[in-house]
Amino acid sequence: MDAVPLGLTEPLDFDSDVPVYEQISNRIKFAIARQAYRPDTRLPSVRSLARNLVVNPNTIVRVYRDLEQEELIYSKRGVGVFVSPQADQRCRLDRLVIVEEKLREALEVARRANLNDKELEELWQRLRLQS
Amino acid sequence: MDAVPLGLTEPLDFDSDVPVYEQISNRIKFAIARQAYRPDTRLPSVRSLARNLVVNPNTIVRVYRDLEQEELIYSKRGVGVFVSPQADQRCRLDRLVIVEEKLREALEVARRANLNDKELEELWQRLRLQS
DNA sequence: GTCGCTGTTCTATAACACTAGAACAGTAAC
DNA sequence: GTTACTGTTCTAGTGTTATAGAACAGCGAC
Repeated sequence: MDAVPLGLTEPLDFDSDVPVYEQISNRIKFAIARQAYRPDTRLPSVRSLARNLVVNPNTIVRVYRDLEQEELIYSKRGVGVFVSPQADQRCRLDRLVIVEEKLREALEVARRANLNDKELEELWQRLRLQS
Repeated sequence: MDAVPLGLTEPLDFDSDVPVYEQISNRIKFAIARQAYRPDTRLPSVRSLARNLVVNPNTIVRVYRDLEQEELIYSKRGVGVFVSPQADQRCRLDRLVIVEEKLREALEVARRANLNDKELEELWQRLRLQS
């Protein structure tokens, strides 16, 4: 029984510079933020999520360990891992920080590339409409 | 004599997920694009650029090797490395592709984060005004 | 020729991300 | 008890990025 819902299992980008464990971590935070997983409900097991993402279980272990260190989840050996109380609020904050960081990086590159305001705004609007 | 001008020597971001050699490579492309280095003029030597960027010479070797493979530069042993003819045109194209790629990544994360149009646009405008 | 610069090519080392596989331990259902 | 899941911990190996250091070869000025 491993129906892992809600966009957690879309294929990862293994060619990305962003480490796989970070992509997974972000997805879980985003899922908690939109309350796809409510406080005190179970997240997918280490092995089932690893299977669904076609990733080594150890990678999921690392993700869950990190999230537990941030106190966003807690785990019960033999039972599963669960969303912490108030995790949703903190994930909603994290969510903005994560997107902001990516946008900052893009803007920094644009600045270095010497794009002027008009070029940048045109590019932005074009890409926005595509997605 | 190693006055390397024109933003090639600003400190790198060693904490970035983007590899150092890629950051350097992009900077050189941007510099060529804005004709800070004209076709058939010399780029900084391997060792001087390495010194200025506080990076191992082998890292610069890799950057120059990659750029030469793209035929954006050519090297003369014992003399230096030089900008290829028409490299500036191709770098101006590359420049847009590089920025577009970063913006796409940011938009993809924003989509996953479930940001709505209003939140995204507000964030964008806020960050734009900061820089 | 020497000297001092150029690019080029090695090997070795280390850190990090990720895989592979095994083993151990706790829980729940039967 | 057994079975089948849970999380946890460990060792080993791979590929990539980057550093460190040495050596070789070409060019130009003296």
